[in-house]
Amino acid sequence: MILIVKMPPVTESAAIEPRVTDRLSSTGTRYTTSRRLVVDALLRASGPVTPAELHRLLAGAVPLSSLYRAIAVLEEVGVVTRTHDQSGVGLIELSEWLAGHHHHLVCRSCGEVVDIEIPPATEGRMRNVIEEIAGSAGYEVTGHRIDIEGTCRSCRRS
Amino acid sequence: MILIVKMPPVTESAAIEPRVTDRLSSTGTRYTTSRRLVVDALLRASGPVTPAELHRLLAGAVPLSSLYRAIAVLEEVGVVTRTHDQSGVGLIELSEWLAGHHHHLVCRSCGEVVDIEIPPATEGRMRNVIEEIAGSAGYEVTGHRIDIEGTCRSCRRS
DNA sequence: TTCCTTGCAAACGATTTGCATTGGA
DNA sequence: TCCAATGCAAATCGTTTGCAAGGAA
Repeated sequence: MILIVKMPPVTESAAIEPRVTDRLSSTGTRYTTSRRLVVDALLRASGPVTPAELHRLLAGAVPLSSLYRAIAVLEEVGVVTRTHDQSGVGLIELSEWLAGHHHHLVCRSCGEVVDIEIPPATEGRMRNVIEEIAGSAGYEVTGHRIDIEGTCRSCRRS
Repeated sequence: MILIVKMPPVTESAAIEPRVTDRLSSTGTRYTTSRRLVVDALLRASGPVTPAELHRLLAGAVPLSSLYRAIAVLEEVGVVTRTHDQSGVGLIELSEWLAGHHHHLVCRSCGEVVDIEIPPATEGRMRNVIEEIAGSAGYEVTGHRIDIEGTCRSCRRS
């Protein structure tokens, strides 16, 4: 049996392009070919990807150093977000305002990361608790990340 | 006014030492001076620390390369856990079975990471939801991490 | 033209490792 | 004693950067 992983609302390329263009132009940077390729690839991915994977996904069309620069610019203007995998390697994904609020399912064995959503009701309760705890620690909350760690089906089989 | 950050149950050194010793000896490794120093320093910390900070905390008593090796061994036997800060640098902390289940408050501005606890009731609800979502994605859950991102008081001031 | 962007190669910084030496059970 | 652990220096690897060439407004 095949189970479908609940995915974040996938905004299609056509819909996000103008939003990214706006964001870039408002900061005096251009939506160049390589940057567009990065955004398109991330839109197709089912979770965050490393710069190396991105390089491979783009069939080497963009050299690694340029890829890193494209990512840096996109991150600076808030289009993409960078996290890190278990070994500290960078993981790139579209920011929440483009990809929607979601969390990650991480396989401790193979390192695979999959996007997931948590029911709004639970999210809401979490947000309240988070706000309260962080507030009492003197923090102003800007967001939260939940990583569910486990073993994926294929790793469990072997 | 001073607010107290809710801390995870701090098990004192005397109580965890034997547990660490057990864990190490059961794997044929020794509880050496440098490893003991690392564990003691982590016990005193209010959150995860980088190898470099650990090096400084120990006043250089343990060279960085040896520190990395001590951390690697302690991680292998499950005594410490390694995560990463915003820039990908390693963050070391005692594992949950020693430090207690907790989460992190991360300042996006200065990078400070503070341990926090979430009310058991909320944790319980979260765990149920997590179990269900991960399960339907074919994952066997082994744990979860919540990072609350925000701005700490002193960063907000400046 | 005038900047911004790109590509290559070199530089960086955190982490790891080879090897000879030291130290703990 | 004897093998694991250590310390130093050199090697790795992901990531960043200097600089000259290319490209869009």
